[in-house]
Amino acid sequence: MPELPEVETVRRGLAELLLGQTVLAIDSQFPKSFPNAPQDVAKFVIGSQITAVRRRAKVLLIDLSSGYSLLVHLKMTGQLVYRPNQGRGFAGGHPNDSLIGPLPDNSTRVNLKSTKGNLYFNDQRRFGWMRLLPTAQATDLDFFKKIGPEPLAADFTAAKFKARLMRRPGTTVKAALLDQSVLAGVGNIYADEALFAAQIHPALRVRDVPITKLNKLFKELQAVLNLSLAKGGSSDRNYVDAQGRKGSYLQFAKVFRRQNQPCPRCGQAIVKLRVAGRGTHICPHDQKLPKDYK
DNA sequence: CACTTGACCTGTCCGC
DNA sequence: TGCGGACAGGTCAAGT
Repeated sequence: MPELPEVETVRRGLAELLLGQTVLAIDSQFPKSFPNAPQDVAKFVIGSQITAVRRRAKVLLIDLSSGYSLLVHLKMTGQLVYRPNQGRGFAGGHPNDSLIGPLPDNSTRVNLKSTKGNLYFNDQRRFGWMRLLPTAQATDLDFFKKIGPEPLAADFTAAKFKARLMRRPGTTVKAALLDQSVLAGVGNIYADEALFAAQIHPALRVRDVPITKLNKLFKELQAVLNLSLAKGGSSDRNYVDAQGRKGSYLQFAKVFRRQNQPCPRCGQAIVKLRVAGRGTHICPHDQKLPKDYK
């Protein structure tokens, strides 16, 4: 599931691969994946140069010299994979790490042809989307208006983190971490990992988490996000980077998808439960709720 | 209003 | 082997 580290990894790859290229064609047969594809495309996409690749929350923005941007949300199974012309099939020399074969395949929703290759937007479950918007209006999307701060921004402090979480005092700390209006970019994997590292039970309400624990959670959240960035993200099932390579963070995950395995801290078996409607992984010894907690 | 749950999709896995 | 159903989770709409 693309969360902040995965989307940022894709962004870095695309920036390296696409910047300065000219778009030759863009094609999509999937109105749901690319709702406003039809007529604007020729005018504002074809013939324009790719001038920047940005990220806000879990959304990628591909800026074009026409003054328009392509926005992409990968949701759960989206991929943005670039293939150079006449390579040996895989860019970057890591064919053994690639999750995916020849493209386009049956999950390809949009194909953007550029001077030196093709960018494929694949999305098995079709939850993701691509949109064309004027660059100046891109961040006016309702989606962006309510999104919280970037957790790895230089000016994002422990004090701000606590203040953001405290916007939702009565909800569970896990639900607050997942709430994109509280904080941008955190999804199920890093919420579980950060809560484990800070030794906080995910079903504890925000107002019941001690301040010292919130401070620790801030540090640990940044730590797991940074570690994942260093490992190229988490490839649970579908996720690959801009060159089709898997990320290796899950090898380093302590609890996510590790139910029945020993806790690396205390040895007790990791348990999977349901919190905030999501599969949730904890160490039952290190992450406890008070007795009779409701 | 604050918060939780269900819908959107489709591939995969599990049990019969 | 085949089949039905549960499951995966980011976000928004609908429900409590």
